[in-house]
Amino acid sequence: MKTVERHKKIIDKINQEGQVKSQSLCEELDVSSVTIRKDLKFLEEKGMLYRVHGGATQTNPYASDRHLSEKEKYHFSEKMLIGNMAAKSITANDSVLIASGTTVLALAKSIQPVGNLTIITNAMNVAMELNNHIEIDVILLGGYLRKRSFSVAGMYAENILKDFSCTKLFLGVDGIDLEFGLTTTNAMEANLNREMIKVSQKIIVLVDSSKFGKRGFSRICGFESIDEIITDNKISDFTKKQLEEFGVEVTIV
Amino acid sequence: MKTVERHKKIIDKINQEGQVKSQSLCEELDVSSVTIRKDLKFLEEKGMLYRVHGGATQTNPYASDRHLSEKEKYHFSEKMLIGNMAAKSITANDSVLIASGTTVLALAKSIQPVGNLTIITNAMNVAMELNNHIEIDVILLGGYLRKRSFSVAGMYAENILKDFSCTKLFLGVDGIDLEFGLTTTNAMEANLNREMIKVSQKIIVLVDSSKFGKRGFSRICGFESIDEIITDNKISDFTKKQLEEFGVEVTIV
DNA sequence: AAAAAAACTTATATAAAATTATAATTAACA
DNA sequence: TGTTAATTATAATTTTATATAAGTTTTTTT
Repeated sequence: MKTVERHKKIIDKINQEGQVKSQSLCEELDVSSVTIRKDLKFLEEKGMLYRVHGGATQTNPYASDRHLSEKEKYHFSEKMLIGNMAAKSITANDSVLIASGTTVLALAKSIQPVGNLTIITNAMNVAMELNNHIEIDVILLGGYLRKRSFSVAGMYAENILKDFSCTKLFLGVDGIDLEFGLTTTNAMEANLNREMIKVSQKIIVLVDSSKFGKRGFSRICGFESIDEIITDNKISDFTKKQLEEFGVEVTIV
Repeated sequence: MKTVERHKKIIDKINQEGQVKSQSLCEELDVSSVTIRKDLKFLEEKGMLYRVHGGATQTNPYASDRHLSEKEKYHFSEKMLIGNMAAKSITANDSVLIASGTTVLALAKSIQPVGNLTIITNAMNVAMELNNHIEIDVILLGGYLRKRSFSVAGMYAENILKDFSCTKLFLGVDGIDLEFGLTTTNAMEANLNREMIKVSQKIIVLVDSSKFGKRGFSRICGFESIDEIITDNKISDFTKKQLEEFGVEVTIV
């Protein structure tokens, strides 16, 4: 029984954290490294994970979605903390809008629904996560699929959005600059994000500190349009003060 | 009656605890290990448990795909064969509509794009598969997410659909009955399927032979609306002839 | 670019578990 | 009651699981 249980634990961990290290598995499961590697090899053959030097990852690091999985790995723990904090702010009977991006995906993974909840999203991977919770009603926006971000954008998504009004919008961005505002890499995405802002009461931006000072290709909005930023503790005091002067609530995890 | 009782006890325990050890079964039921293993082998063949080294588990511990549902595992090889055959019929510059279901998911997994290809689908898991192919333009229909089928249905999906015209529709069904026609378990889904039929030139139904003679809750259409059925070789000669008399091309894999 | 460190692979040994063949026991039934 | 078929146990064999150790490859450091 030991083997199967160990395999289960490995899979659990990789599903939870996105990746595992051989070393830490050895310690946690109290077996030799050879055994762990054999386990990983076996599970890879079953298609349950991908081996990489030093351990294994949940998603194929060399598939065409490479950008996102690498993106996802980057600042992973910060994103999880931010996602967790954001998840806490969701209350019963909220109708929540979740945009696409790696940080909001972390939010989707952290959501533990309390009572009824309706969530609208343009991100397929977010919807996939939410599919696990029977208590959450999910509305998936439609339209052209953007491969890199696993999300849709375009007029079809915007049209559907027009029929809804949401209590909260969780927005992820690619860049956040004190002068230029919030940006993303894609114009269609930026446009959709603006529509999302229009139909939402409270706008909460989830962004890890590495994005500060960066500018993506396409501007979404300025700071006057948003209500709160949740970020990690590597943000500078100066930036925090500036944001607060813009009237934005800053939550640090 | 001893044997049957022992089997019952084993099943009880595995349902209660999720797994059993051969060793402890030997002690608790006071029989030799050979007997327990024979029991487990028998019960595995009946599909009541999965054997693993050291005992048995209730659910397959290595469901190869994280999102591979129990439904999908059923008649897996037939579905893959059907999906493969369907994939071959897709040619360059096709605009393809793919409905939801486990059999069409097998199609999505088999697609090897030749030239440009546009695919519209209401199934998130199909879109997820197609996301791996950079050459395929994917349009994901939007709307209410149906958790069990990983797909959307409803007016938003239907509205988007109205803007398109497709060369082929690949349709999966839950039941196919010579008198009653094609059926699915959900009324919204059936409605969407009818809209899909309207905007498509050639309707190809993918269905494994186990679905013949079954009726789902909601009728999609009769045989006059479809052009081809791809199924496996367990279909009866009688059924095949009947279908051909209805004017449906029958392809057997 | 070389050296060092970390991670990986392979081979071998050992113990636990599974299988197989055969024998013993039990149940069924004419 | 005696014969047959089914069930279970015993013992020998094979397979599986894991650790150790030696040798490779990859990554990091210098």
